[in-house]
Amino acid sequence: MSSTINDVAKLAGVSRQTVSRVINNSPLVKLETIVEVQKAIALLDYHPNVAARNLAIKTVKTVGLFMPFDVEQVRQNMFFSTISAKICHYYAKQDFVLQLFTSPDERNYSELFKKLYREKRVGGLILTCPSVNNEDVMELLAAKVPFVIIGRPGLELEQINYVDVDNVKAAYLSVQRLIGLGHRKICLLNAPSSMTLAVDIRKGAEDAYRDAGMPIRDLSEIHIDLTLKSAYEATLHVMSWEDRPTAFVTADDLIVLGAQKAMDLLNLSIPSDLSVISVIKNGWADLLPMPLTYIDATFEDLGTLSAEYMLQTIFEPEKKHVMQKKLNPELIVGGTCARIAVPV
Amino acid sequence: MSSTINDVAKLAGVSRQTVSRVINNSPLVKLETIVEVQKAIALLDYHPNVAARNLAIKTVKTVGLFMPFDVEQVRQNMFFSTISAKICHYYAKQDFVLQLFTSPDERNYSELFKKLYREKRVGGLILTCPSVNNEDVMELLAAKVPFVIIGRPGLELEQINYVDVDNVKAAYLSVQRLIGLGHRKICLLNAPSSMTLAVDIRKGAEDAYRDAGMPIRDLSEIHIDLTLKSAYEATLHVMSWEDRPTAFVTADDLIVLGAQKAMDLLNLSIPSDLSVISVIKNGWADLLPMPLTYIDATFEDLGTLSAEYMLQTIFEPEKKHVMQKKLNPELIVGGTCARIAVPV
DNA sequence: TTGTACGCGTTATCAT
DNA sequence: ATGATAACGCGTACAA
Repeated sequence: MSSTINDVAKLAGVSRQTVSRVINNSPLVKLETIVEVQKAIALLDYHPNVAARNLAIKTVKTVGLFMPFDVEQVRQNMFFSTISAKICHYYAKQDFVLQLFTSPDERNYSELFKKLYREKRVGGLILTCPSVNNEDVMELLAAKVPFVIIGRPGLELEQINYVDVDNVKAAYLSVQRLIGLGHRKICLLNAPSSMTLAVDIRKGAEDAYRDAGMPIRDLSEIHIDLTLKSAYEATLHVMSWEDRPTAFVTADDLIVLGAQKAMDLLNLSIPSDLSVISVIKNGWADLLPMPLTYIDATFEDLGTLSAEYMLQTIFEPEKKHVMQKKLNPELIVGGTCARIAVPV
Repeated sequence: MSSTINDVAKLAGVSRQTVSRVINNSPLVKLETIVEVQKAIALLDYHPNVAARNLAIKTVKTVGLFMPFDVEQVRQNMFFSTISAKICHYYAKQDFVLQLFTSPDERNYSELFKKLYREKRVGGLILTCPSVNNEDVMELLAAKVPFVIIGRPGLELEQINYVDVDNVKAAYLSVQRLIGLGHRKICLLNAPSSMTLAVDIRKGAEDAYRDAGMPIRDLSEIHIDLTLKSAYEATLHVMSWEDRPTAFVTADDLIVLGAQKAMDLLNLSIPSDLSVISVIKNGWADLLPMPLTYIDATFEDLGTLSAEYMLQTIFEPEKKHVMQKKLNPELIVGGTCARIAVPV
């Protein structure tokens, strides 16, 4: 049986309240008693019971991270581990703890989340975007469950805290760059249309076309799974068009790999026959024969920032300031883009 | 303020003990009262406070997963996410919860683990191998902290519960295969020598040589970081040897990618100029132009099995049966190996 | 089948 | 600066 605060109190010859004060660094304890108590604590190898503490203070220093990914999606694994590790690191310093939830087959997410919060298992939840639809979000708001979303939520409400990469801007920068290099026919190898990412990329690309005074019809788009195979096949398909594009904007660097593989087969090459910019870089780019031109906005920041927002939400339920941030993306010029002769 | 068991009892017109019984599915409650109580529960949106419950039953249905990886090591990200997702899925069904710990800068691991257990934050710990040295393990045993190790621990004691892939056998199978194909000079592109993985691969390879009656000196070995770059450079180096090997056994399929890149540069090709077998497959192999010949032993199983062992350890502290398992690896023949002419 | 009384280990309140 | 007493919300004997 492990020792309790009473044992320590007895051994130190003080009341258990005093021991509690020492544990919680209360300033109003005499130095001698502190020493005495700490001696007893060390001697008994005493550790405060968190369940009892939580019960008494009616709070938990625990945050739940929900990621609905199934294990197969290799691409998302990078996202998964990067985010969770970052949050974990952040919370380690704050004496908070991260709980992981990934059940992909759960039906009613908001019920689950409300349950976790009401049971006082978690003080709040960090949700990755694909896991929550608009109804869930509304329910969580109504139930006053503290939560932060990673990724852009479907609805744009001021009460919704989220962190995301500004993918509209990312796509804008990409297309702008390509236009600047003389490209006219650009194809988006975009994510599945169900993802807000895809919507954002589309929007940014169109904006860039518009601002450049170019016709939107020159901007083509294909939605594909974010897998090597899909990218490979899509590239073969697109490059067979009569009026084929001279540049790709991809939703992921894994797609670039697939495209490159297809280009190899076609005896074409990047960047001389096709320029490519990726809106997200996940680490696959290292496998390319040349440095990738891409938009930089690291997942790490999403993790840390969401962790911060979470604590703020927990500590100040009646928040005064908006906690919504789209991380600013930046173009990193590699070697996958080339200037193209502008037809006169 | 959220409702308590007392509120439910009052509303349902029963004692709170009865409510407790209903919550815990006790068989000795009249059906009517069950219905009545559940109505009250639903009405009040009542959720039992886990802190109070934990305090009362003096247990936690929580398992800690410790992975000391820093975020940069892309290769380990696959491991990380696969394992944690699998454990999470498994525990979701058991009403257990997974807590994540990854602090890479922590000094005294065993102190941390003991603390987590003593504070009753976790009921037990799943540790990934690089995180624990022998002293830590001994301390945990002494402190009776329930734990399971993923990966082979340094010491082989019966009280240590662990799950691992039988990497000795994996390497044995690989080398045996290559020898069967006529290869004599084989080089291990092995993991850093500090990893037990590297030791195991070496051992398995030597065993295979010995069993085939071949001289160990024909077996060469290079320890490299498990990165693309290291693999690339190591391959260039090895292939420049006068007496260069005709086959590689690699610790990871990422290494195969690096090797392939190097072979491209040298205008050599796999498998005609070099046969390759990988002892671990992580998902990189999809990027190869041909199917990989590799040893199959999936991480998923490690996750699930460790989760199982953990529960057994928690529920039966005085365990009777040994919980040590090395998953049986299997050779999957792809297209990265070729028969070689045996010099007469 | 249901209710009563008490304990779990800690913090908070109010004295002293 | 310290201590007594009462919560905190739930489970478990034991009694009815």
